[in-house]
Amino acid sequence: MPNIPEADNFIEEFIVEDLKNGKHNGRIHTRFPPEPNGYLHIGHAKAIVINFEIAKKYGGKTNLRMDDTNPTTEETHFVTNIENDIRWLGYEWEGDTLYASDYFATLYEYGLRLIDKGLAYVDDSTPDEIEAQKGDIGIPGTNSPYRDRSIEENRDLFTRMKDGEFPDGSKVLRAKIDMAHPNLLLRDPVLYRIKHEDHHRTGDQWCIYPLYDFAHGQSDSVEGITHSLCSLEFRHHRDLYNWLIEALEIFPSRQIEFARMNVDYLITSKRRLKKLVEEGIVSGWDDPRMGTLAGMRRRGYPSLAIRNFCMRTGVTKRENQQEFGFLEHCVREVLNESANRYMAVLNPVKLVITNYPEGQTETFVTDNNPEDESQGTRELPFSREIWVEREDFRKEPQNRKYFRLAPGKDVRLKSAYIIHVDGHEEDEDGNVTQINCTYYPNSRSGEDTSGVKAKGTIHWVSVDTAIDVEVRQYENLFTDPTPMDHEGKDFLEFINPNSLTVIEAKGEPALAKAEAGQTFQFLRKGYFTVDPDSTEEKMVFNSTVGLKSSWKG
RNA sequence: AGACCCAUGGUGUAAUUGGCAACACUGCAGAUUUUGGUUCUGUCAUUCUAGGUUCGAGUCCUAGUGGGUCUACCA
Repeated sequence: MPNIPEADNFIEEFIVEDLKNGKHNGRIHTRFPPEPNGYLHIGHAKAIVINFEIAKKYGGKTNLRMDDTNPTTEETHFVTNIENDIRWLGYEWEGDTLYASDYFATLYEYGLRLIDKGLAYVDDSTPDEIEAQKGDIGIPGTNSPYRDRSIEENRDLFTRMKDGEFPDGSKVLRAKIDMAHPNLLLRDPVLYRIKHEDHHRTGDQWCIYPLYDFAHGQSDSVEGITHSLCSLEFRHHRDLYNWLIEALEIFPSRQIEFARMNVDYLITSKRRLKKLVEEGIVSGWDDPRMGTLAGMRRRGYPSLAIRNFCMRTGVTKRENQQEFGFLEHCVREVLNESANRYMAVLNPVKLVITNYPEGQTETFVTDNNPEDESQGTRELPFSREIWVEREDFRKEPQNRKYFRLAPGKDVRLKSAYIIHVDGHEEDEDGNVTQINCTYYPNSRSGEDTSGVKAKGTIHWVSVDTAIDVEVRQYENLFTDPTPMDHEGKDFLEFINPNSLTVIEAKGEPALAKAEAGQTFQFLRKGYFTVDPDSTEEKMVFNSTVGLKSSWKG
């Protein structure tokens, strides 16, 4: 067993140990087991990254298995979306997509096997009765009156359950363990229930369906999963997971639990995500404000950034709350390298260069990305009238450290000339309607002989060639970083009413050719991604993440 | 009430398994910059508490404190 990579976390320590002991002949096999009843979110991304990265690191494989044992909630279209999201994240699973439902026949046989060993029985108790029999935390439960049925009777009944002789809820198959067990999950857990309902894959072939505890671990075994990684809340299930491995005498997969990842301002509860969609609070599962992979993709988050984020936040057994700023940092880090810089004016005000001849135009050449020369250059049309950012002008400079437009100031227009502010015009309400400047003809970008020193540089767009673009600006969906952590308050009470602002902006003409999904840095403003809602007539951009700013004006 | 899990800066993760508490993000201060971006530099901790073992404890032991999980015919 040469060169076992060094462990970076406690799960990898277990794996290294197993590898050193020659367990499973050095084979490593993990799996990602989503239930196809919703969309994947940032929390799933963490689980995906852990499972795939660990397997990759130790030369193993990772399966994708749909945990589809509940026919009432699961749908095929979720399967496709899950597959798309995982591929987008950058992972390819081993072989075909697998389904727990493919193992229904095996699972049924396992049920019989348990019965034959006297380790399971058919119970006619009602759900309420079963709950009552459970006892309570610290209080032992009581045996079901049907607990001691004979093996023959159990076999007969279980077979007839499968054959559809009994109505929903009338009978269940239960493991026969210990009604006084300190772990409530081991107090004769229900293994199979009757549901006369069509399944998205098996149709009406079955009317009994296994529960999680009698499907998940067994699927792991069938697939030869060596390390079954899941989140902390399944810790108590591990006892049952192991009990069933021994009782069934099947391949001993090993369950290891890690702490799920929570991120400020992001919801990772399928139920609540669904509520946001159904109540129309967001436009859909892929709304850019959602913590779903589909939403983050539409928002413009690169999958590399999400992967980096998931890996850097580590793997432990500790409750953790990640700062949203760290996710944004990971996004900026990738985009800084990859996004080309274009100019767009989000809140435009007209600036007239009074000594620039009317009707004259010229073009400047500018770098597409100073971080990546291979991205080349492009041309910027320039003229006497340009749009500049309203925030970049002050009627009076606030202080010595203010470097942008204000009366008497010299400011560089990015990749163009240095201009001098002469004055401005305003309406009755004092709103600036136009800024008047003169330019220094010998200050042309790259061949500046003017000797004028401009401390500030601003972005701009020529009025005659500018295109109108729609920009959707986002803030966090919630006003509180942990909207679910307030007792007695519904998370919807923390919805941020300003989470979406739609504005009309002016963009440089080259932006018209952008394609959906493409991300740009709008110089000095932030990163923006072309939304699929864009049309030939109107480009639509989503604000992905802003630029950091050390300006404390 | 019982069982199990966890505890290191504002946040998250490390610490060669007993040897000077490190890294990233954030914050603050500064340098560079035709993006107030990027880049670079500096700076921010009685390791939950109290005892104990030891030459030496974040690490081991004991007790306490705090947080989390578990009583679905959901996964």
